[in-house]
Amino acid sequence: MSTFYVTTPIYYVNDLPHIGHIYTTTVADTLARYRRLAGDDTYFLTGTDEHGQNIERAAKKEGIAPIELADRVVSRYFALRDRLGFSNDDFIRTTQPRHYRGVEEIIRRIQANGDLYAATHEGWYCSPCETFYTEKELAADRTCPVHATPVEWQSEENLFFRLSKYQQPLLDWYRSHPEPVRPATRLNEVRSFVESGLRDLSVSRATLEWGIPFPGYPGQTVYVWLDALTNYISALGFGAEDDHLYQKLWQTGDVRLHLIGKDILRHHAVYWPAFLMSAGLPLPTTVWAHGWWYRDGKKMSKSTGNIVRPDDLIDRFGADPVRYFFLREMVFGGDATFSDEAFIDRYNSDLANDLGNTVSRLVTLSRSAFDGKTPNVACDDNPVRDVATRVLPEYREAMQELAFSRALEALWRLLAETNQYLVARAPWKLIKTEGSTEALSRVLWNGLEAVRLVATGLLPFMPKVAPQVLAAIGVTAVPSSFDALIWGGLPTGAEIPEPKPIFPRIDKKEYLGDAQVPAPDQQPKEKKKEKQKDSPKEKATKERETTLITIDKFFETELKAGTILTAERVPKSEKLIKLSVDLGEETPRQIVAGIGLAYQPEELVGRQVAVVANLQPAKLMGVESQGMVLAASIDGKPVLLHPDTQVTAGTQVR
RNA sequence: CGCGGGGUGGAGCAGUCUGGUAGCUCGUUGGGCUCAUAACCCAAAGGUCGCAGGUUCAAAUCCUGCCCCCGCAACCA
Repeated sequence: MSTFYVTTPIYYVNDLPHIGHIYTTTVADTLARYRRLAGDDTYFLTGTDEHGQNIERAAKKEGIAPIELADRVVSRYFALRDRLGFSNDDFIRTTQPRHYRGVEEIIRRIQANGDLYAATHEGWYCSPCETFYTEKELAADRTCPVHATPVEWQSEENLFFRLSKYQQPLLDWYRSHPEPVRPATRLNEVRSFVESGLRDLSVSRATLEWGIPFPGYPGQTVYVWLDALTNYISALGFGAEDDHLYQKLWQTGDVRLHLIGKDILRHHAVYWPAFLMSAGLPLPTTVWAHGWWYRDGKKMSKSTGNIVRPDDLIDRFGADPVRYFFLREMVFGGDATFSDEAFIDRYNSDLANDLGNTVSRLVTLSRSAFDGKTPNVACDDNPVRDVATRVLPEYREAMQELAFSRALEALWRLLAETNQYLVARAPWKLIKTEGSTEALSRVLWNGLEAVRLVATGLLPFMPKVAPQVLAAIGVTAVPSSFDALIWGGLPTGAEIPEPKPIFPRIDKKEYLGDAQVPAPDQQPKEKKKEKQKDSPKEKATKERETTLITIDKFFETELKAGTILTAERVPKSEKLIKLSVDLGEETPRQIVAGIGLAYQPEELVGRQVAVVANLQPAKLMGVESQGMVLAASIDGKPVLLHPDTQVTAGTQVR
C-alpha cells in the first residue's frame, strides 16, 4: 500500500476564508477521498499560518492578543470544514508547540550544514510597514510606496539562508522525473526565475515579536516562510519524539504533494525545496499550482448590485453542488470564472438533468415494474456495460493526473450512454406490452447499475450527495473502496425508496432575479472582478457598506469647489493625471486623480470640480496628491462632478 | 523593452508539448419520445482556429514578426 500525503497551503489568519481557500481545500479533499477509496494510505493536511506583523498589528488594533485573533479566525475554518465536508486528517496551526519543535529542528539542521550566517540587512526602512524596501521599490522621492512617508536608511542584523548555494541543485531537481512542479508552464516559470540567479534569503527579523524565537539568536524571530513552510513536516511530528507519521509519510513516503495557488509558487518550488535540501530531508514529489478564480468575469446582466458569494450558493443548494462546480468548471491548473449563471447552468444541465433526472426515471420505472424494488435479474452483456468498462479507467487515469474535469466528463459519458440506451430499449413500452419480464429487468438493471457506478465515482466529489444517490437506487451501504467500481454490483430485488428530486432544477430567471434585488438597507455594490488574493481595499469597502454616519462626521470632510489650472499625465501611468487646482488658497493644490482613462488632460484645464480639501496627502506613482477630485463612477469609469454655474474657487461645498 | 495568461462556430472551453478528417458543454432550429425534474433521444445550422510570412507532402499545432484582450506589478487618495 503506497502512501499519499496531500497538503493545502496554510492560510493566513489575517483574512477570513474566501473562495480561494475553499477551492484549494476542496481539491485536496476530493483527491484525498479518491485516494482513500483507491486504497492508498492517505493523509490530508490543512491549517493556518498565524504569525507575523499583520496579525500582531490587527490584534493590537482590536486590543486583543494575537492568539485570540487567530483563534477566532480558526474557528471560522472549522465551521467551513463542517460545512463543506472536508476530511482533513489534521489541522496544523503555526502557533502550536509541535510546530515550534519542527521549525527549531529544521533550523538546527540547516545551521549544522553551514547554511546560516548573520549579516547586516541594510535598506530603506518604513517603520509603519516594518519593511525594508529596495531603492527601486521606493516612490520617486524616496518615500514608502505604501505610506508615502519618509523612510530611513537602517541596518538590522539578520540571519541569512544560503539560497544561492542551491541554485544548481534546484535546477537539477526541476529536470528530474516525474516533473516536480506542475503544470509545465509553472515549471518553466520557476526555472527561469532560478536561472536568473538566486540571492541569499533573510530568514529572521529583529523587529518582529509575534513569531517563533530564532533558536540560538536571542532577539531574532523566524521570518515568515521558513516558519510557515515547515508546517508540512512539523504537522507530521518532525522534530518530535514520536515522529512515526513523519517517517512514514515524508521520509519514506511515496507521494508528497503540495497543492498551492500560483501566487505562492516561488516559495514552494524554490525556497521550500532549498530548505529541505539544506536540512538533508526529502523534497516534495510534486508541487502543483492551480490558477485563479475570477468572479463574474463576464458581464452577467445589465442590472447592477448582483453579488452572490459562494456562501449563498452553499446555503441554498448545499456544499456538494458547489464542490462539483469547482472541480468540473476549472480545468485544474488554469484560471476560470465563477459566476452564478455558470453555476446554475452546470447545476441544471449536469446535476438536475443528466444525473438527477436519469435516477428519477429509472427509479420510477423500476419501482412500478418490480414492486418498489430493484429489478430481479442482472445483466452482464450490453452496450452500457461496454461504455462503463471503457469510461471507468479513463476516470481513474484522469484522477491520477488531477484532471478532475476530465474525470467527471468520463462519468457523464456513461450517463449519456444510459439515456441513449433507455430510449433505444424503451422500457416504458415493455412494461405496457409485455409486463415485468426478464428482458425489462435487464434493461432497468443496466441503467441502475450505470447510475451506481457514476455515484460511486462521485463519492470523492460529492461526499454527502453521492451516498444519497446510491440510497435512491437501493444501495444503502456506502462503498469504502473502489472495489465497488466494477460492473455488477447492484443488488437485485432491493427495496427502493420513493423517489424525490435530489437536484431540483433551479429556475434561472427566478434565482438571478431574486439575487439582483439588493437588501433594502444595502447600497448597491459595485460589481467588479474579484480576485481571490487578499485585498485590504476590498475589505474596507465591505465594512463600510452599511455604515451610517452622523452629520457632524460628514462635516469633518472639507469639500470645496476648485478650478483646474493645469493638467498633465503622470509619466508611465495609464490612469493618473496630475492637476493643479485653485482652491482659493495662496498656492494651487497639486492633486493626482485616477481619471486618465476617461479624460484627456487638455479638456480638463479651466474646468471646475469638487474637491476633498482636507485629505491626508498621499503619493501616487511618486507624485504627491493633496486632495481628491470627486467623480461619479460608472462601472469604474469616472465622471467628474462640477458646479452648476461658475463659482469662486474655494467656495465651500456642503 | 516590467512579469504573466489568453485570442478556436452565438457563449464558455478542450485540443497545441508529440503536425495528418476541428472536438466538448451550453445555446439555436427542426424532428422524435412520453418512463422521468419542461426531462430525455435524433438530426441540422453555425468556425478563413487573432493577422502576416516561413518550414513541410501536410500547420490550430513547429519557426519569425505583428495586432488585440485580460490579470499582476505600482495607480480610482
